[in-house]
Amino acid sequence: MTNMTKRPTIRDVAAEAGVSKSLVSLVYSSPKSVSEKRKEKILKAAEKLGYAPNFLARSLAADSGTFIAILVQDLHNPLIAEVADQVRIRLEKAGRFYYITSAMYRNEEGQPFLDKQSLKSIVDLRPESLLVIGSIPKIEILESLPTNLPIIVASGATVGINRAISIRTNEEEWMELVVGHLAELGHTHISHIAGVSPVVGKDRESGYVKAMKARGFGKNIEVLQAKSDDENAGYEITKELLESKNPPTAIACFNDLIAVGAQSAINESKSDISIVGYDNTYLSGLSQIDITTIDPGNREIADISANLIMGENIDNKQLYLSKPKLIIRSSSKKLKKSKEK
Amino acid sequence: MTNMTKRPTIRDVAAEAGVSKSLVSLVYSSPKSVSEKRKEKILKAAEKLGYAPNFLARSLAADSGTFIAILVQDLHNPLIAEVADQVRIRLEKAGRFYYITSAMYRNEEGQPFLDKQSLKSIVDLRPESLLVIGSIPKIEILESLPTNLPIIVASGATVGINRAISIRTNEEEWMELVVGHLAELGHTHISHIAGVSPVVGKDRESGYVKAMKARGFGKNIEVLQAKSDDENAGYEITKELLESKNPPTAIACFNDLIAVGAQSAINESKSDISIVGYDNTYLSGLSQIDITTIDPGNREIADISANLIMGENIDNKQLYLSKPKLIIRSSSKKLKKSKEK
DNA sequence: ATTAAGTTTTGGACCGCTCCAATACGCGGA
DNA sequence: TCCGCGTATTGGAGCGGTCCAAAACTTAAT
Repeated sequence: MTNMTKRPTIRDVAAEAGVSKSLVSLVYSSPKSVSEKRKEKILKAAEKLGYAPNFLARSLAADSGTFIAILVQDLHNPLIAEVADQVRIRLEKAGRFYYITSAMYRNEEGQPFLDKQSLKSIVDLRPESLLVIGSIPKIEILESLPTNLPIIVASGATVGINRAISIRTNEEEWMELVVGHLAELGHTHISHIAGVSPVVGKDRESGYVKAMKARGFGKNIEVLQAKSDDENAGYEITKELLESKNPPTAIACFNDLIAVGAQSAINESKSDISIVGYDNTYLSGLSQIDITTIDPGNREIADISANLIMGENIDNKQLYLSKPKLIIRSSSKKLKKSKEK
Repeated sequence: MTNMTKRPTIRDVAAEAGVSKSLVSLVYSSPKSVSEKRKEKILKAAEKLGYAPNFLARSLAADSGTFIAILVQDLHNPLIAEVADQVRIRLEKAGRFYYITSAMYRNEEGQPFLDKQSLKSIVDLRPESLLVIGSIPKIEILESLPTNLPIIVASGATVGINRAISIRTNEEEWMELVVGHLAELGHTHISHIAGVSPVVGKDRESGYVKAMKARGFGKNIEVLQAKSDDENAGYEITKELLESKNPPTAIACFNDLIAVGAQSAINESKSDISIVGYDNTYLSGLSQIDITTIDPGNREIADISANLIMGENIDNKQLYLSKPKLIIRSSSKKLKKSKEK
């Protein structure tokens, strides 16, 4: 009696169009092999009934759905949102409308964490491919995913796993830019606050070390380990650093969030230390903050990711590196001549 | 020859345990009706084979899955992430591990937007219930979802749709707090920058008007409409406001992001206008920003949301209101006696 | 007109699970 | 020992698709 809202199925459409269900299925999967006449009839029937293929059934039967899974690393880090938006815009332009986003969350201690269950849940859905945005803890877990699932990692580390294709900035070039910039301003005592992402972290760190040595600042190399990749951790470690006997005149931070925390600590102590962030998130661009940073080329990263998702591994590479760009703001300033040797 | 990674199915487990597949199914859906003896045997077999139920098949067969869909409104607004984290922590404590997150994105103009396709995609998956975090544009779209899908809206507006249960702050109380606080500091000329979320916006606006009138500031009522809910829009509208003939001495902003933009504009113009934000996101708490704001009680909102999701509509209400709390920071300051009448 | 070789279309098995009606089992009472 | 009844278990149909081998239809060549 009530307005039965049951969705029409492929069989309903077939009946309406007077063909077999298989043909209807074909219209949606490989339309070119269906005659114009029937195709038209079927499409009209589908339209009339308001038919749309059922995601679920399709995935189950085909052992692979027609959508993309996006796993975003940290909802708190604006970088992630920015890359996610860009990728999505590109996919949509290419006519790919279906994706499911899954997100890592933070636990009670405020640490981002990936629970296997929810990764499994999304993989259970049999996406065409999995796009991971940002570095996820325990990246090895990706290795255990079904082997026919292409994995693409944007803006994250993939060292330790072989099957993923990754797109990120050239980390070494990054540090070269940062240290170079600070050196130009007269700094020689530059410390580095590392994040917890073990792998990207290592790359950035080695880039830092190399850049420092190249300029003869080797004796000033100092790497501080933040407890997490966010502003609180940045604040705390900087606090400690400032209380040490010989604080640096400049700090290269793992990312913008850490840089923001470092800036807080520096402001509080009224010291005059330069800082540089990483990621060029909107945060670093706020006038209240205005931190010099590196633009990792999110648009380029997003472009390549989108292409890879659509199956176009143009250069057939396993690793794509984008070109980082220095964005100079007021947080990096000329070193005042003083007792500093 | 290769390590066949095919996942074990319910039938494999049944064979291993020497029972029927139906019984295995029962163990997972209503374990109490299975004898201890068999249950144990089955669980052991499942363990041995590494079996986990297939999401997809379950949803398809049962016409409703065993997971929760979370739609997050704006990846850029820290509030959303904060509420999402809290809800998730609670669900997990209650043993609910399965959820799929879907996210709204921003389009090329940077406006958050919800595309029907991806909402449909996630609903196609037949979640048990849908949790929406934040206000989504075109909320009416929710009305068109399958009627048996419970919809819960946390921290967002639901005016205009009947089927959703919503949890948010008491908006009127909110404005009473803000205007009251500013009045205590001596302000009488307080403007309001409204956001674009049409409904929450209206509520906040009317609260503002009421609070202003209650104090006899009626003639000073002024509502500015920001072009979007973020810092850029806040910056622009404030810029305009500052150039007007008679700028206010204080501004109550729709949310923290807008307040951050307003603060930029104010700093730039070197004027001394107080501002108050809303949401108590980590942004407002950064020492570089330090904006007085309202804490909407995210924990409480998350608690209630989690309960509702788990089917416990304790008070059987359609609308739950949390108690807003004023967080005083340096952005709201005593009015300097001057020409201001 | 007949046959060969495509090209379209079709029926049915199947994907992994749920659900339900039917069957088997277990146990106390006559 | 047999019956009855509540509880535990099972087989099979079905969810809405895909996919494949076979059937039906075309078209061209002999």
